[in-house]
Amino acid sequence: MRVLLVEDEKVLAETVRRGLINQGFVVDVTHDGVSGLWAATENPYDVILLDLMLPLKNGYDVLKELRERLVWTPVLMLTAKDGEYDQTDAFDLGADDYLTKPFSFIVLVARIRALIRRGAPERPVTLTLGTLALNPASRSVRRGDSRIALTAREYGLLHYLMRSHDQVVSKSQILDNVWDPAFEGGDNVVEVYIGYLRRKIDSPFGLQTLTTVRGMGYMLTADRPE
Amino acid sequence: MRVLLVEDEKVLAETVRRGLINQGFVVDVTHDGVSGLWAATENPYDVILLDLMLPLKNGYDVLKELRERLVWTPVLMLTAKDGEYDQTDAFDLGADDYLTKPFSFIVLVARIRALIRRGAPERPVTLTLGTLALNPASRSVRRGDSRIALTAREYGLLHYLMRSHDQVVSKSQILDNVWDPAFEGGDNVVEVYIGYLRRKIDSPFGLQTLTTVRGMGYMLTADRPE
DNA sequence: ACCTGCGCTGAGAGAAACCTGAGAGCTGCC
DNA sequence: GGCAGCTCTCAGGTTTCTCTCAGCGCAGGT
Repeated sequence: MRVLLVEDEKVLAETVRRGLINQGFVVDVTHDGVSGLWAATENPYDVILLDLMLPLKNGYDVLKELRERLVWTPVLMLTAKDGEYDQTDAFDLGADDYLTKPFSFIVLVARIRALIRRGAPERPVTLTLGTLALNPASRSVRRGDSRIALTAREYGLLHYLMRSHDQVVSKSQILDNVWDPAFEGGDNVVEVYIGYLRRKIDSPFGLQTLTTVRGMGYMLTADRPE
Repeated sequence: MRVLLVEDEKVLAETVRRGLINQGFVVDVTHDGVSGLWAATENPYDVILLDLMLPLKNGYDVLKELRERLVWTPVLMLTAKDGEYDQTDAFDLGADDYLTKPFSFIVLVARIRALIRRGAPERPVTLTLGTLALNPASRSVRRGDSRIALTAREYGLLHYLMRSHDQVVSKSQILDNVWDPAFEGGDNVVEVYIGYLRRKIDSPFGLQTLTTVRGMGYMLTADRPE
């Protein structure tokens, strides 16, 4: 169980860190918002403990940017009682829980365990491939920061291609998986829809992630090495 | 300070009740899950003390249904140490604290006070999405400062959509959740009511937060789409 | 260099999905 | 009983999507 603690009060941070290690957690600590955000983006933590008042970038903004980057690690906010932000704000931003300082260590551990237990599965699972992101819950697709509107069929096709990314899929595979099994038409439909998709996810961005493998099928790849 | 105690062991319940009254609390007691749930839904308590093992409906389910009904009164779970459920489960369901039987009365009171201090106001009592706010308690809806009058069906639909905001919900999902399970009509009703809602929550404000996702369903989003 | 066949694309017919106005049946209230 | 408000059905109209077709371009083979 890996935990990230972002807390600028050194003494408190050290106390919590030792306590958590005693409880069997692996703990990383950063002392300001910017390095906290960086750490949270780069590593797969199970929970992030995020102080609200932080140097360089406050917890409020860290959480916001984290979610914008589609990082859905559960976040437990640590708030000072007299803080200028209230907890409702934290919930709005996607914090999963909060604790008011001073807090009891027992309670902290219990909350962390609760978050870990219910953590990941509740989160929207987004498929990403390079800068392309597909969110099945909201049925939304984005390339970087721009939203892309797709029709039902285009969406189905992209969804399938993303699940099979970096593999060549044949037109008949596509027909089997995206079209109705009873579909009787020729496989030109696939070509047509591949064309539609390219005009939406590649051409506007000057990319070529959806390539033809002549005689074999198509392949979707990332636009930049991950 | 008003407290609801849901506990079936009559002797323990009576002891706790007297003790709390001595401490200046107003105490209601119920002895089973169903009446506990009813009382908790109907009255504005500051804290609910909820036993886990209860006749008719266990504490686990009571808490779950309470949260589903968007009642956010802080709940302190009373668990028997040998119970089949552990404390983490209680946290998962939205319990705010727990106490293992047998507990010291002093500790109980301290925990109750702690819950009351950080309690209710921190909880979202209204559902909000952008400038749209729905208050389940008063069954009222407003867009910004203007009140919006909705019929029962419209309210039910909006309530469901707000709980599933930013997700595409299909017409059949809507029928299952908003209409009577025995409803037999076609799903055109949904289209009609979506239309009614739009005329009340979107059109007058020049917004389009309730969008059609052709072939999939509908999605309610905040009024500031990214 | 020339064929041949695969893949791409614009245009458009047809169908599906959706929206909306009108109104019938109900219920509750005066 | 009569009215008002709500719920739901229906049918016609509108929008949008899906798929077909035909012609063109290009890759790969000879």
